[in-house]
Amino acid sequence: MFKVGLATFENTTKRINSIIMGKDSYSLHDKIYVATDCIIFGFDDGVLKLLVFKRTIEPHKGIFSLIGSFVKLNESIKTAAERVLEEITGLKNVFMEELKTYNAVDRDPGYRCISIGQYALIKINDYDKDLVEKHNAIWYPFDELPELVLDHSQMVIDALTRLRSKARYQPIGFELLPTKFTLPQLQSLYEAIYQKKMDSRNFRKKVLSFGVLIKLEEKDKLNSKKGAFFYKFDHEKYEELVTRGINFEV
Amino acid sequence: MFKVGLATFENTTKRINSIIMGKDSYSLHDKIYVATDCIIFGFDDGVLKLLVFKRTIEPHKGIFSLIGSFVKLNESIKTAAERVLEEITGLKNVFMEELKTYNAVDRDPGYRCISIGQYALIKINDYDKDLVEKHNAIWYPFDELPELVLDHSQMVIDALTRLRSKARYQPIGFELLPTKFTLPQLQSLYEAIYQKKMDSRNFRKKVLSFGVLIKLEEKDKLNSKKGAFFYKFDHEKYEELVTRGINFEV
DNA sequence: AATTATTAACGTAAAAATTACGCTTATTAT
DNA sequence: ATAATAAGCGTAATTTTTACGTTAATAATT
Repeated sequence: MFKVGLATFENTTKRINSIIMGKDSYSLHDKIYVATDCIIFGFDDGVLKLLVFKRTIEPHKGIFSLIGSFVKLNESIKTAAERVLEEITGLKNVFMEELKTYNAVDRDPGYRCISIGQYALIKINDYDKDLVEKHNAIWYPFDELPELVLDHSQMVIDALTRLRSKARYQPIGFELLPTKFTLPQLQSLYEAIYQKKMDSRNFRKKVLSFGVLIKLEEKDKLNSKKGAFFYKFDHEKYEELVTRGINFEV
Repeated sequence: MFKVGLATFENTTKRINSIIMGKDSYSLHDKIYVATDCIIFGFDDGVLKLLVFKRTIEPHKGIFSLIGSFVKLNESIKTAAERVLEEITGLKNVFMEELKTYNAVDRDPGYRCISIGQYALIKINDYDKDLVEKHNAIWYPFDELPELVLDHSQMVIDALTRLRSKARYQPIGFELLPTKFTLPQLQSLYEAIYQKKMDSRNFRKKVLSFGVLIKLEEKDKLNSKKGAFFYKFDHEKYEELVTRGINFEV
């Protein structure tokens, strides 16, 4: 791989900085800060929720905000997001995907800062409740969300749009459910995501036709008299079908 | 909107920098540079092409690369991309959309730099040929692309994947064609994007069923004996249908 | 001047997928 | 015992997609 010597590096850096600032000298504040913010989805008993937290320090003290962090020099953006996510929920290995960058010149007053939004889907019963509480984080139902700081409300809107289009052709819904779930639960998740009622008979037919669900012996007796069979997601089968190019449109 | 005073700003900056670097003092090179690279698509007589250029300065002199730039402090990422795009093709108001960020810690040797990939679709006969030539830029057919610098080859792969999934449900194909185009031309574009032959009768039926094409009097006599009618895209009708929530899956 | 080759354009039947809706079943509460 | 409730299975009607036959317009060829 190409490697620049120190002298060349000095020159290159100067040239880059002159491009960025339109001049050769620059002050310490002449830089673009890089941050990431996490849009964390959870699904709780038929309701789609979002994890937000109340800021305890300036700027924007007391206002609700997404969970985020500046990106360190020696970590990737995803690593930064995983770091804060673990810090606040205790969770590792969570489904997370880049949404888009938020980079309007004046999005953050005071200094130039871009943020890369990342949305995460978590199984809402797995997180560490003490940690969440300690960080002033709260699960809010989607339709009761408070106003968020800066452009964070827009991030949430964009993330929901993405979740909707993504859930259409990839079974990422399972990331939001417990490992064992029932078909009525799965349907209520899709109904929450798309904000519309679906026909249970057609939903069941469609979902089972993909062949990525394994029916378990056990039944969930908490939510109905008859009880609904638990299913689990067949990750192997899913990977196999994806490589074969199957369409999972729900 | 919240506004920090100067003193607070100093403190905030210090705190941010200590997060980023894990220390309070930092050298001039302790920053993440923000760049953008453009994946520029064109469609030329049945062949999907990409605009790349041969670097004339270090680093990576002589190697092919996408067209890109560092993002200036007072411009958005999109503005930066539009700036280089105009510089090299002379074109303004081009269809361009964020792809994703490329941010591996070691993606660029020498300094930490993230790049936001943006893909652009241009009508290949509109660009300024002298400008392109002056910048050592060349249109390459997709299947003859040379190896590109850094992670630029990956950007191209990702952009093509995005173009494919996007063209499925949004008529962005029109961005790659001249204002007046024939149905066989449109079909050959889709065949180039998806790398597969389609049935002309079904393609025609499907595309016309959306009701966003206006048939013109004029015929294109260059490509066939019979000649094919020109069509143009009905932007108004399209917007109307989008707001009504119509699905444009091709 | 008639014939051939080429590709645009139109149409229709078969197959597949989606939608709408009826009915039975298991279980708890009354 | 019976009623109430939601799960689970099935089937007909409708819509969409796919496959493919045919005609039409024109330039090149004989």
